[in-house]
Amino acid sequence: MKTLRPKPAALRSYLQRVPLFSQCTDEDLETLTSAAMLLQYERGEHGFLAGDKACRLDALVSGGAQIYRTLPDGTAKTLHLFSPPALLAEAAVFMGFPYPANCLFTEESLTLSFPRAQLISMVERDPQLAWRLIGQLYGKLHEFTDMIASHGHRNAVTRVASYLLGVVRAAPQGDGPAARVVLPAPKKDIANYLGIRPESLSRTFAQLEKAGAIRVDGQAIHILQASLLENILLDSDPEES
Amino acid sequence: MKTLRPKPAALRSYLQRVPLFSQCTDEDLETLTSAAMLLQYERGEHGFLAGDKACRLDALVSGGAQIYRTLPDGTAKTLHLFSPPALLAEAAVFMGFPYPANCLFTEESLTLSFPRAQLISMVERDPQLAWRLIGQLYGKLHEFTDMIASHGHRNAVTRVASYLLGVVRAAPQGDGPAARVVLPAPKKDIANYLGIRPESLSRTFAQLEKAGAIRVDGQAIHILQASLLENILLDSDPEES
DNA sequence: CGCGAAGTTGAAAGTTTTCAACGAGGGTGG
DNA sequence: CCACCCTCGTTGAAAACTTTCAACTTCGCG
Repeated sequence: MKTLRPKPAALRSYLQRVPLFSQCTDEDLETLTSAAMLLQYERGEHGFLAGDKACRLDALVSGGAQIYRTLPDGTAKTLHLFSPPALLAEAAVFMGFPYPANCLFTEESLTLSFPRAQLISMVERDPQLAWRLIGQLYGKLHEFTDMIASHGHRNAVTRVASYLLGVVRAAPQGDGPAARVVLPAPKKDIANYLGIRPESLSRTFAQLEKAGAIRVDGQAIHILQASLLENILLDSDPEES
Repeated sequence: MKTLRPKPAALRSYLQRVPLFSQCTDEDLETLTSAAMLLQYERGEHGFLAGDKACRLDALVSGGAQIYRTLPDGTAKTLHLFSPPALLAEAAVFMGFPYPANCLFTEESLTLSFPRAQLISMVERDPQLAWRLIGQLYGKLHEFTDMIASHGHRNAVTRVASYLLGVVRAAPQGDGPAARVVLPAPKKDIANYLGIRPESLSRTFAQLEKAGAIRVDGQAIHILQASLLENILLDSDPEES
C-alpha cells in the first residue's frame, strides 16, 4: 500500500466519481478533499481484515476488489466482487463496528480513503447525505438479495448464465449483437463467488461456448446470444444442440 | 387480513417492542400510535407482493413471516424467515421503491403498520432515528452476509448445522445442556431457505439425530450436543458413530 | 371418519466435487 | 534473454452428494 500525493484538482475529479459524494456542496467537497487520501494497492494486497477497527471509508476508484470471509472449516467464501466506483464496507464504517469480512484487491487498485469522524459529522449536518447513505445501503441490500436468489438456481449452468446476464445488464456497453463482459476477478474467484469449484466453472463455460451462447477469451467473455442464456433461466432444459 | 382496533395502551405496548422505535420521544410515540394500525394475517396470507408500491411499513409483532422471490423458471426461493419482532422490507419502504420480493405469513400473525409519509418526516426531524434506521439496515446486511457465507458450506449437513447454531445463538434461551429451537416455518420452507430439498433436510435431521446431536420433535428441535454441530462446521468429517 | 398437506424413507438418476495430470502465462533471477 | 517456478486454467475419470420419483405415514381439520 502506497500513499499517493496527487494534485488537489485530480483528487477532486476522483471524488466526484464516488456516488455518495457526487452531489455534495462545494464546502463539503472542500473538506473532503483536504482530508482524503489517495491510496494505491497491489494485486493480492489486503485493504482490511475481519475484526479490524473501521475508522476509514475506502472508495474504490480504479482496479478491483473482493470481500471474502473465512469459514470455520478454514475455506474462504467470496461475498462480493467490486468494480469501480464502489464503496467498501460503508455500513461497518458508519456504524463504527469492526469489519465483518476481509477485503482483498484483485488487481492493482486506487482508493480514496476518508476518515470516519469527518464523515459522521457531515452526515449529521446534512440530512440529504444521510438519505443518500441509506440509498447506498439499500442498493447493497438489493444486490445481496439478488445474489441469494441466484444461489437458488438448481445447477451450475443456470447460475453462470444468471451471473453473466447480471453483469452485462450492469455494464454500460451496448447489449446488441455481441456484448463483451470482462470478469472482475480471476476465474477461480468468480467460481467461489458463484458457489462452485473452478473446475465446474471451466466446464460450464466450455458448455456454453459449445452451445454458441458465449465465447471465452481469457478474462473477457463475449455474449454471442443473450437469448440462449435467458432461455436457460426460463427452463433448465434448453435442448442444447 | 383483518384490521383490529386495540386500546391505545395495548397498541403502545406493541409499539415499544419494535426496535426502531423503542427509544423514540413521547411525542413521536404519540404520533405513531395515532396513525399505526394493528393488522391480523392468517397463515398462508400475503403481506405484499413483489412490485407493489411500498407505502406502509409493517412490523411483525407476533407469528411468523417469510420473504420469497419467484425465479424466472417459476420456482420460489425463500430469502428471509422472520420471527417477531422484525421490520418487513424497511429499506424499500424508506427508499420509496416497489417491494423487490413477496411477503408470506407462515403462521397467524399480527403486524403494526405505519404510513410511509409519517415515517419519512419523523426521520428527517430526528437524526437519532436516522442513525437507528441505518443501524437496522446494517443489521440486515449483516444477516444476509451470514446467509451467503453459509451457502458456501459444502454439503447439506454442514448448512443445517450452521443454521441450527445460528438460531440457538439468536434465541434468548439458555444454551446449556439441552437448548430447544422452534423452527420459524414448516420444514419445507426451512429447506428452501437453506437451498436444499425437503427430502434432504429430512434425511439430514435423521442423520444428526442418529449421531446424537439433536432430537427432532415436530417443529421443535432439541439441541443435545452443540459441540457435535460445531465440530461439523470445523471439519466436514466428524467421524460419525 | 376421511381428506389433503406435510413429512419420511427407499432406490435410481443426475450433478458436482474431488483427485490428478497437463498446458499456458507471467514474473524472477541467473 | 532465457530458464525456471508458481499460479491459473483446463480436461478426464471416479467418487460423493443431492435430487428426483414414488410410495407410505402422520397430522390437523372439517
